[in-house]
Amino acid sequence: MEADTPRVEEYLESIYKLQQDQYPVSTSRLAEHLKLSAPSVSEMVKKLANRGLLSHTEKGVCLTEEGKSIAKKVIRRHRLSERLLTDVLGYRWDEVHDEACRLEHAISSEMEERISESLGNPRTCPHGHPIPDKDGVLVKENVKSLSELKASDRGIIVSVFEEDPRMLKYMASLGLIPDVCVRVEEVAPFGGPMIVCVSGSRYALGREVASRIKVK
Amino acid sequence: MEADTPRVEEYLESIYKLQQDQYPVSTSRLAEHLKLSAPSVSEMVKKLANRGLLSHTEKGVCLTEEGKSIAKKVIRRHRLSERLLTDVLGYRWDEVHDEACRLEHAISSEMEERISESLGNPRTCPHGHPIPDKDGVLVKENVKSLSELKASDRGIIVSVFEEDPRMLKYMASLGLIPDVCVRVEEVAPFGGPMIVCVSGSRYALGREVASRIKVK
DNA sequence: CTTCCATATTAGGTACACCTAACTCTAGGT
DNA sequence: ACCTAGAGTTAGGTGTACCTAATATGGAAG
Repeated sequence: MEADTPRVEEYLESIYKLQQDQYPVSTSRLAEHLKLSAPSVSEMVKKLANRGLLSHTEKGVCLTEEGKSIAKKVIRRHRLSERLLTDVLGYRWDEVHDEACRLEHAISSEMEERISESLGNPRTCPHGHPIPDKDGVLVKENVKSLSELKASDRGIIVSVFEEDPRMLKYMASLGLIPDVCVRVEEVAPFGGPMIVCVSGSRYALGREVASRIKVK
Repeated sequence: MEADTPRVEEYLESIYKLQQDQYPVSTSRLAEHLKLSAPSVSEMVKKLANRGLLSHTEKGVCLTEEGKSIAKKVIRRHRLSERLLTDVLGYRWDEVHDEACRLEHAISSEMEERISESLGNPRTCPHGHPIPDKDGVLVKENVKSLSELKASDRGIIVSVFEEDPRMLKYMASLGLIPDVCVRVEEVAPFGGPMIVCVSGSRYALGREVASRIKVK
């Protein structure tokens, strides 16, 4: 079960992430996320099903226990890598995603454990997402989207879901970072922007962006 | 010139290492080092020559300036990874080689610089080999093999050339580590073993092993 | 009930890096 | 001079993961 190719790991990781939003994951969404053509994904999914890593029904793909377990291992390595990059190498949290995407496939179980220990077994990545423990146990995030809040609601930002580096940089520049308080000042109707207040400053935020920010 | 595939990087790195011993590197030695068949290497060498990374004559292959430059970058990343593993994550120096072999292909220029800075720009890897600087300048090692010493000669171990983890572990267990003093007590004739003294203890060393240890 | 659109798959093909088996070439030994 | 060993290449073939173009399928809207 140990030691898979980067490609296999990438597929499983993407499926795991996507299935949070949409349970059986459609192959088209998967293709979009992986930036591959639909037939390529269709074919690969068949292979992964043969290896017992996922099941494929008409509604979409679902990871098996083994598939989930590998996916969580990769996510653990990704998030630990991010912590290493910020805590040891001085990266900012909006700079670490791409680097971690490569590192997650190059790290052994041994190194994974050593990173975790060296950093005091951190429970979250720099974006606030929980790090699965070494047995694959992953604390569920009990949070909602910033976009679900109404005017005058307050929240503490817990995590930021985003992979596009420019978007992350933008969020960071607004101070939309984990552990910070936000207050919603105004919510424009018809999906219009919301005005939020972060540490004294006001910002207009598109709902798309706000839905990517999780609060508690 | 930046951003090559792991395979290309592995070929260039192997050629760079081998050319220290044997100048134009024969494709058979390269195949042996990479653990690939001779025809596979022959074919790949042709492709690398087309990309201008090496030249291929009857005598063997020679890296071009560009090929050398990439090879040194990979070696820099390998050795910096090794230092990160020992200095930050607490690995022993005989445990880091394989891990670094994977990391060296996953590290960006940015991360390379950050590792170097965070560790105070180390000049050598944990095995004592010099780390090329960021412009690819590599200090030449002015050393000789332990096996060249005669009875009653002394030396300071500077570096250990070896990739086999069992051999590295064996050397480490004898205390044959960089910065340690050795004294040759006796040299058996006809390529027989040599008896060396390391911090008070005596060990019999095969000449093969001794030739892998560099002293000053 | 049929048309149409989105989603998904099949068919057929490419690039890449590897393999074994067979051939060539060159240098040494007798 | 010839035969042979070693090194290296050519020929032919495999597996993997990708692609585009064409085809099938399954709901919602007319």
